[in-house]
Amino acid sequence: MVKLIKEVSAQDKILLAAKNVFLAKGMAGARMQDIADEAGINKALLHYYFRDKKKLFEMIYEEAAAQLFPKINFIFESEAPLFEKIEKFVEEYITMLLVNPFLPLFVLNEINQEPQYFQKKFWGKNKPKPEKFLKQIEKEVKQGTIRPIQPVHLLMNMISMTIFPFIAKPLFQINMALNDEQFRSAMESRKKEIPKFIIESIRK
Amino acid sequence: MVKLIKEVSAQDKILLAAKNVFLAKGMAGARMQDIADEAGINKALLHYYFRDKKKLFEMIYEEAAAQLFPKINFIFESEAPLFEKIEKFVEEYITMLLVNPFLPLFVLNEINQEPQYFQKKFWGKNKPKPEKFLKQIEKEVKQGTIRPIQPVHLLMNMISMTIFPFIAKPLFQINMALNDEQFRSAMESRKKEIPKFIIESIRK
DNA sequence: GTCTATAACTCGATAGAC
DNA sequence: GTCTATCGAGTTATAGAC
Repeated sequence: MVKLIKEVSAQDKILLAAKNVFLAKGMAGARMQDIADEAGINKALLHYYFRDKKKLFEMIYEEAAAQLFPKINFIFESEAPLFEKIEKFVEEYITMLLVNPFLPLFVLNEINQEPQYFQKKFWGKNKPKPEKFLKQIEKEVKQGTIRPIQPVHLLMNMISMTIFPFIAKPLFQINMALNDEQFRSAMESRKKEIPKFIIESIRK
Repeated sequence: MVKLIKEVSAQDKILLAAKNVFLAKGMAGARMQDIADEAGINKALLHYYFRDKKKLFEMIYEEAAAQLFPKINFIFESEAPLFEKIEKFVEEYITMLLVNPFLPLFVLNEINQEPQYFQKKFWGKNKPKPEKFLKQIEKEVKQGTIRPIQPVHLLMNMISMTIFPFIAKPLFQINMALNDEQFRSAMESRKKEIPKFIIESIRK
């Protein structure tokens, strides 16, 4: 029989299922049975494609980290003016987090579990180098374009305001009585609100 | 023999050990054996004092949540002027987080695992009510004391900038090459930097 | 490649001596 | 109250049929 609709390979089904389960429950909380169920196959097949749980987990972990960090790098490396970089960073990050809301908590958790593993694995040639971005801030301060501020704090503030609401999503939702759509809409408006908040604070 | 130095009860040793292990590894990742080792006793004794793992975990979870939230409530309920509240919130929170750096990631993780449990357990009579604080912001906007800003964003920004760096501690440390002392010192200076950053942004 | 059955092991929990 | 020994449920991982 000719397949008109391309079928998803077992391997891809597993990877997708593993992503869902690991992101929701973490390495320790996830069960191979959960992943098999989610993928609609049996446990044995998981081991056929990926030798053991650790290996499967690492595929997902690396994919997640790869999704989270290169965008930062791009901002760090670009030659754009400061305010433009800030706007772009916040905009792109929130767009991505709206699609992958569990990514930050998952990755930060696993970094906290094994900082050395993370450092070895992801801090090779592709490591984000914030120096350039920090120097740019320093330069603007010296030129008097923005008020005096320690570059590190500005960077932390920008990243914190962008990512944290997704980590604390259920807390904010319960606390402020927001349903999913209201939360999504609030994050959407933060794409403009955060850069504005920052720029109002630092520009002269 | 008269005990001149008061000995720590087994129960207290267990609670302290359980706190360390659960905060570091979460409910799913923690092992009763780890807790027993950390406390310097054996597993059986854990079950003697606390029937099962879940019960022991809940003691720690409740203690952690109780440490994290009442401070927020205090700020929400107080009658102080807006800027003063912001300064106080940031200052007190960072002081507490420097002593308990793992608290936020632990609590946010478990909230994400079981939002309903959290809601039932901690959203009873003592639930933080941000309405008053949000109304206060709204009022200041109307009076023209601060620039127009949606109260929810201001609240999210303040909380995010205060808490997130502790959640992302290893990430920031690796990325910016900060040792523990340098990180502590950076957080210490954020007690002033964050309120300044906010106030510069919103005051007219 | 995919499945069923089961081995091998981890871990929470209990029994029972002291 | 505290310990050693062990049970039994739940999980990862493998064997082997198809």
